[in-house]
Amino acid sequence: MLLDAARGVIAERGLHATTVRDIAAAGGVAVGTVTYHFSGIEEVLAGVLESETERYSAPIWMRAATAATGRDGLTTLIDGLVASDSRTYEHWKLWLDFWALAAHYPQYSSWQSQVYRDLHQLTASILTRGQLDGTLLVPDPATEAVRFIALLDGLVVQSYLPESRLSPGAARTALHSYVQATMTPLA
Amino acid sequence: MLLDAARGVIAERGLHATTVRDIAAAGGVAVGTVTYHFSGIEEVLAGVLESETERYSAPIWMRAATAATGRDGLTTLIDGLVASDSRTYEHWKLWLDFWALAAHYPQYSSWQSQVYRDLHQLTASILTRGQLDGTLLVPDPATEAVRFIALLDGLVVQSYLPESRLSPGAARTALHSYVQATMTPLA
Amino acid sequence: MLLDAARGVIAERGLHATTVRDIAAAGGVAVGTVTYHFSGIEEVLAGVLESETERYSAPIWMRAATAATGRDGLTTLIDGLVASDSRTYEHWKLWLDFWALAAHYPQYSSWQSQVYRDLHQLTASILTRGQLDGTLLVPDPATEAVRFIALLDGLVVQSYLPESRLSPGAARTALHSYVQATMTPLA
Amino acid sequence: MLLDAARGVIAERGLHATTVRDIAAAGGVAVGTVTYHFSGIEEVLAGVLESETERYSAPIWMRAATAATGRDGLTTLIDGLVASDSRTYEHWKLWLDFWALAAHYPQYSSWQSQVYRDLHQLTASILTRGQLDGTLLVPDPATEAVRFIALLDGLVVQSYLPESRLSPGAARTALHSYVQATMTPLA
DNA sequence: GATGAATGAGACTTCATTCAT
DNA sequence: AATGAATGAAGTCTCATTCAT
Repeated sequence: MLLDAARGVIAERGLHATTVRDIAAAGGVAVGTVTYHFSGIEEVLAGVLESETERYSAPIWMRAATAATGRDGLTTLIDGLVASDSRTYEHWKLWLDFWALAAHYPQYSSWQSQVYRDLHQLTASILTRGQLDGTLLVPDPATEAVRFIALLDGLVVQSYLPESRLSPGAARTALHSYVQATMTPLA
Repeated sequence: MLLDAARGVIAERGLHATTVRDIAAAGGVAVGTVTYHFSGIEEVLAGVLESETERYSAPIWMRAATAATGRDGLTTLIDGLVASDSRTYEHWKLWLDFWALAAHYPQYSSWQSQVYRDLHQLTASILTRGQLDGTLLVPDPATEAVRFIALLDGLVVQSYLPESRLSPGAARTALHSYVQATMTPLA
Repeated sequence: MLLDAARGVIAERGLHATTVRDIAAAGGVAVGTVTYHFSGIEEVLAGVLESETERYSAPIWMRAATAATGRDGLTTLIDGLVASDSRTYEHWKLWLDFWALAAHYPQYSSWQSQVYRDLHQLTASILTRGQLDGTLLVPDPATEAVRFIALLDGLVVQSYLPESRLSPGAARTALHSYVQATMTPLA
Repeated sequence: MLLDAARGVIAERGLHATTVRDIAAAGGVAVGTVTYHFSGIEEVLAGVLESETERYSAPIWMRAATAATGRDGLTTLIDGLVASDSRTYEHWKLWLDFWALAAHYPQYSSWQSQVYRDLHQLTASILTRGQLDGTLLVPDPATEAVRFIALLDGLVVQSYLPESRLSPGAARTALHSYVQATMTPLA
């Protein structure tokens, strides 16, 4: 699939350094083929983002939402989104480019707003489950959801870089210990 | 100064959409003047980042470090770094581009690592002061510093966008309430 | 063909004064078309030189090598390489630029070395034929080949200039008389 | 002297790759100083050529013209003009650039014509001396002068290149043996 | 549907030259 | 006399897009 090829190229060298030629080469097709299927490079990016959400993020959120307990859901989220494998590196490098883009172009920032609204809701519902099933102590799930997602994003920024001082593993530990320290119900 | 002009242009339209011509026009000089003073567009960006750190971030950190109490320091940091004025919007838009760049190019990521090492140390020392002067309750300042900076960055990602659902003001509130909820000493 | 157009332009105004724009204009194509087919202006020059060797020089050497006698071969060489037509002017103006280039850049000088090794061998074999068929008196063909080629090149330097004092016709005469004076077998 | 610096730079990297900045740097002066003393880069080149003729070539020709015999004069010429030292390499690299320039621009070719007219006369007078003092056998000095200079130039073309197959020493030998073979008086 | 040669706008960069100091 | 910051013209090259095959 061309979108897979495009995702790999963009993750590797960055959005602003990716050309139609690169994508065509990565997909093993001619230059004209790319512009035949996509109206422009903008559409390629939109397709990549959509595909990425659907194929990378959605399954993880699905697993988290259907975990046995709220606490298990959080664990699934942390271990899934902050994994150490190369696919996750690709995901976050792509996402960082997307953040930068959203800071400058309204069409991307409005989509980002929608994405984060969904993420906050999903997170809040997991936290609420934990509160209900007794595995988490979360008085205000909505506020905590924003806080948790922000913490995760903020750790990601420092973890998925070349030669980072903070590894994804350390980021996971930081998240788990945050959950342990602030959301553990009294015995 | 050319760097100021460059900063404004990059913040406005994004790094990948900024050309030497744009910078020259913003600075009111000829195109050749830009490349006379800077070896290339890479050097312009490096200069902008350095100047930004020195002229925007450093004063805020200085004020925070010299605040009356640790708690005041944190407040200064939050209100300074997550302000609602346009200068702060410029700052964070620039920074988001820099994050994206660092994800793909080692020379930027290594600089980012240094920057964050410094930020963590500064934050930890503020937290330690708070612990000592009794205005904060922070058993493990080093861990909390990483957590606090990550939370701040993660909120920033969602706040400084066009038409964001989460305003900088809301982000400040979230940070203050986080400090209140997790670091307030028992009376 | 673009190479033909390039050759004409370079011969007319000199290599260092020839731009991609000039070549494109001469070939009746867009500037981008030139850089689409050639990786850079260096490759254009390499192509021109190769094409020139193949299409201008090679046929003359072929005729000389297959002439009836060794003496006829030399005559063919002289009349062919030191002709008075405009195509030959183009050839030598191009070649002078190439000499100058070879003096400064190893990649061209090594090619020039190969070219001259071939020319020396071809000339020596023609001289040897003349010695064998009795039309030439050449005790040491290898030495005489270097001498003959040098004499030809040295005359060329002065002949193919604007308003030269020594015309190509005079250069031909000088070469024929040199052959007559130094290589004619005793009756 | 700026002209010396310019000569060195042009010889090293070629005329078409030499900039005013290079010359200024080589001379240890500011860019403006070069254009202050010379109206343009054309004038620099003219100055270099004039200086080169006066300071490098003229002394050799002077020595040759005042040698004990005509034969000694020729020897002096060969050993002087086809020397193996780096100064001679510089001279010929400069000269090759000049040849190429003369092929395209009348103002240089007319000067070249004058130079060669002088060289032919000087050579012819040396040959005539040899004929008169019995050290050379030259029935037609004018014709032989053109021939000799051409042979020298033709050998030079192949000798003063990076990694040439024909060293300056071999070129000298070729010239000496040519003189020996064709101009030695019968005992 | 797929191709890739051709395009032309525009990017970065170089550079000789000017001129106020 | 000497400087070097500033200029703008011109160079090479990149690249998304078009279109005939």
